[in-house]
Amino acid sequence: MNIQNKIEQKVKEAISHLHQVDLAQVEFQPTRKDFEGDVTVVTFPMLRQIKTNPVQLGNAIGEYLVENVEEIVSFNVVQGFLNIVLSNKFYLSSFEAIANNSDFGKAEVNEYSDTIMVEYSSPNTNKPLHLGHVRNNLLGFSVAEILKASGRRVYKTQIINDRGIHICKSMLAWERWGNGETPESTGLKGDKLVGNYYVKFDQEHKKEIASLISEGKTEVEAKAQAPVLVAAKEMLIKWEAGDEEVKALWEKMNQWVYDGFEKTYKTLGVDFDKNYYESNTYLLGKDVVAEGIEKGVFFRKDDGSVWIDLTEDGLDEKIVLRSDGTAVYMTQDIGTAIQRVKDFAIDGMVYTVGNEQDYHFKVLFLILSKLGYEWANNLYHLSYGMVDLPTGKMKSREGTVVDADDLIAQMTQTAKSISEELGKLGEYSSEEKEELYKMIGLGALKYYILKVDPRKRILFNPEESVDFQGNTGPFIQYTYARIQSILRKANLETDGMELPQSYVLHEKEKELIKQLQSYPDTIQLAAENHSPALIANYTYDLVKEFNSFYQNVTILGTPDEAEKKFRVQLSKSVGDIIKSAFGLLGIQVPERM
RNA sequence: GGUCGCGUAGCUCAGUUGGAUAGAGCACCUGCCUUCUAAGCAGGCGGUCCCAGGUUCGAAUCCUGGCGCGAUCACCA
Repeated sequence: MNIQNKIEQKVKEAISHLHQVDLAQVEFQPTRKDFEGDVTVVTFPMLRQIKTNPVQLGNAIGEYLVENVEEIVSFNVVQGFLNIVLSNKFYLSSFEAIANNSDFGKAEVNEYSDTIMVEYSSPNTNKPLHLGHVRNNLLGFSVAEILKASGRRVYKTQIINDRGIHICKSMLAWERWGNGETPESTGLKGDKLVGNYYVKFDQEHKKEIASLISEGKTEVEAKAQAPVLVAAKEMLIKWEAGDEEVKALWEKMNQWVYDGFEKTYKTLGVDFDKNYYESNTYLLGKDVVAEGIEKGVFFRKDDGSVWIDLTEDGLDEKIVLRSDGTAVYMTQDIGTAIQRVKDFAIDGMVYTVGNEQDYHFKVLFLILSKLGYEWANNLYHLSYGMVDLPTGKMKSREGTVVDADDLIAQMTQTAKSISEELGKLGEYSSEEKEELYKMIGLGALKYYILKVDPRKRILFNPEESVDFQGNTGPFIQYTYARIQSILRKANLETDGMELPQSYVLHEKEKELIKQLQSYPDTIQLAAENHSPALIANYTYDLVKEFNSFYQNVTILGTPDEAEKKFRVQLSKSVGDIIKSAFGLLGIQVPERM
């Protein structure tokens, strides 16, 4: 039983003893730094049931607790706050348990664990990944790791949007103006090559629009009638009809893109257990719509289109099947969700998709629930804010994007120049150095993005570089490296504690142990809230606390061997938790830097 | 216009069952490297928690109404 539960029980006992009142619950909070104590019981709420003044009540409870709870050594009362001081012995044994558990903080998966599928990334195949995708990937990957650590079974997936007019545009442009270029012939990454033709298409399209307008057409007419667009649409129709030539081109160019994505995913350090392809799933869901009509969930309009009426739920009518019988996005998503539950026996799903699709997912979940699927209650839209530039939205067609690969390279370069300036890596080979620069650059980028609440919009200014000091990834990595340096120098066995029970903990040591203790709760909270930001902030607090300890308390310099060993063990545990927590964020930590 | 999200220091952000004097980083200013890695530590400066009401012993947090920013409301995805 954890200490808070124990105290809660004893407080209830005290109140029932002293005032013959049963408390429903006891309110706790960590004691603020400006007061003496470790945990605080807030007694204000009790005054509703007990007519007395808060100071008297606090004192009475405090005395009872000191008498009856061995871990409590003293207390003080400030108004309605009962500040409780816990014994050193309690902290030491608590720390011992932490130090001896290599998986501290993580809940185990067992037969009762839920299985959750996390969908993220889900790119279109007509252009390379940009900063917006980076946020999506980092969030999705991290939330999957956090869910695992919280005791769920997790499958990671992405649905690749490999069909449609967008890829036909790239295909058409390549066919017309590509001169047979390939990734091999140009040395370009495949996704970049295909993306270039998407831009090329847009340029040609714009030229044609301009000339049509000069011939007297309206803008709307010009856009729709421009010959390149008409040709791209024809290509899509051929694709849907299974035209072999078009399919072959489609397969070839998609493969280039996949090879390119694979490289980016690898550098980003994200992965998937299963890929779904829209070319396989875009017809799914139609039969479900038919069933839904029978159940009365959907209705058919005179023109043959099928709708759902959500006005009673405060939403609008939404189409689920076109009048020509073809599937819309919603149809596919209904079908795909059901397919996934069949494939993996999952209990729930997390969709990592930008907040521009909030409405879509609200409707999707509502529909699945109306269709009677129980797991519909376990669907979660991990909705995140857009990443905007100072100049506005990123647009691939217009080339105003921060390319993922370029950004990573740039971050790595910054890490390199800072490292070289500091010059602490004497004995590292150049390969080791390059690895490290990448680790730090990525650490800075990932932390920068993940420390922000997912719902919030991020304004990214490429002119101002991402920081490497203060509340940043590299600062935390640096602290980890410092700890490893101590461990190397200490060269001690870290098993078993030799500290006498009478040892009085330094204030900083105590704060560190407290911070370590809250790791398991932090993981659970982060999982419930689908928020890597909570892990990032936790880690930062831990690291700040450690650096303060490090610079105010001597670790290896202390003459007392038992004390030295304890401090080394404490440092090691902090390092382990940093590594574990950063693992949940998908950030690696270095031995030196 | 309807719906949803956001609004906290000059800037970027914490602040999650409503609790004590609202916290960090960056920037700016002071100190600290012959001693465990100064990508650090110790301190200073900096606040109309968007505004106005309400609920409460107590509100940045909950409710109502405004204001501002963003998203969305397609037989697009």
